[in-house]
Amino acid sequence: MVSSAYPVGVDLEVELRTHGYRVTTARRVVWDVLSATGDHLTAPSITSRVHAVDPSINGASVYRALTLFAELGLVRESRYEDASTWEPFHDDAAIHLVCSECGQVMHHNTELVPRLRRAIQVTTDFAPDEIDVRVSGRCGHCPAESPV
Amino acid sequence: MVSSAYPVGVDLEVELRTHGYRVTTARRVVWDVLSATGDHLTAPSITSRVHAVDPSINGASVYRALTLFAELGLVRESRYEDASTWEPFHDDAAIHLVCSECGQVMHHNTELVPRLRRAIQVTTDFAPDEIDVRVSGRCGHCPAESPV
DNA sequence: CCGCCTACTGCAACTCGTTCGCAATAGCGT
DNA sequence: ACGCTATTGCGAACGAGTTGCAGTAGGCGG
Repeated sequence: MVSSAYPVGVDLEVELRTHGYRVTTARRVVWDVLSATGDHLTAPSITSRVHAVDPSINGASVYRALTLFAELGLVRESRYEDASTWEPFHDDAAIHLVCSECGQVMHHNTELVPRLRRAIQVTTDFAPDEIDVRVSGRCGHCPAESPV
Repeated sequence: MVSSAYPVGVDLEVELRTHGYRVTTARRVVWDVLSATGDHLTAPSITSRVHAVDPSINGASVYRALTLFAELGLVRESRYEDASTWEPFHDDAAIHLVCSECGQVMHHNTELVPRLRRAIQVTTDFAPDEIDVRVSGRCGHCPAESPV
């Protein structure tokens, strides 16, 4: 189920070479970091994880790699709270549940998203492309606030 | 229909005084700019519109006003493309249709949002608070791309 | 209507995420 | 192994947003 949402089989080398890009250490490490968590990561946190693996990789290169991956459709950038986050691409039937307590971002698949797409197509003159749903709230692991 | 989505009747002065804040020129101008468009505006563009009215108002004060309005629930901040935008508050049943051609942001009310909320409550252990739906695509006024 | 108190403002310096120009480096086809 | 050039590292620059502080102006009490 999780496996269906992520491009597990994506081979970075093939993807890069197919489009005429070189396979470099920086790109490989950034990709490893991203696919290791499969979660939402801010660019700065990606950079620090990359540095943990190879401190000689410059921050600018991390940004360049992320931008390239986004162009290739390998990752998706989304602007949340106070920084933009990056995650391996998944189709937009998966919505984001953002816990305002612990900050964790979970995915949830729902049939309502494709239904929403159809509803827009039918009832408006807007031609929908990407649908991004973010829900803030409290996840199951975070206790409810006790009433004061 | 549009009028129902916006807090048309909100009186800034009352709102401020009720909460013990002063009514100042800066706050009034920022509020005027916001309610004049009722649309998504980036902080820098709000600042420049404010300057068009009164150049003596400092950028920092615009930010402070926006932050205050957000605390009072008068405006909503959302992080889109490459900057955060501000708009008069409306309930989240209204979703955002963002045209990737002309950049215009439209609102659309759909019953599917409350339904999505219920679906999350029932099928997950996540307690939803705010739901933010953004749909990118092409609006009715922008021509379809001609096939090459 | 006046004057005081202090909540705001303007300013300028600062932080921090992100980008850019350029010379050095390292993929990779031959 | 060689050479071409896409990429990198570096450092400087940029722009959004924030902050500390001294001066200004709301608004309340007289």
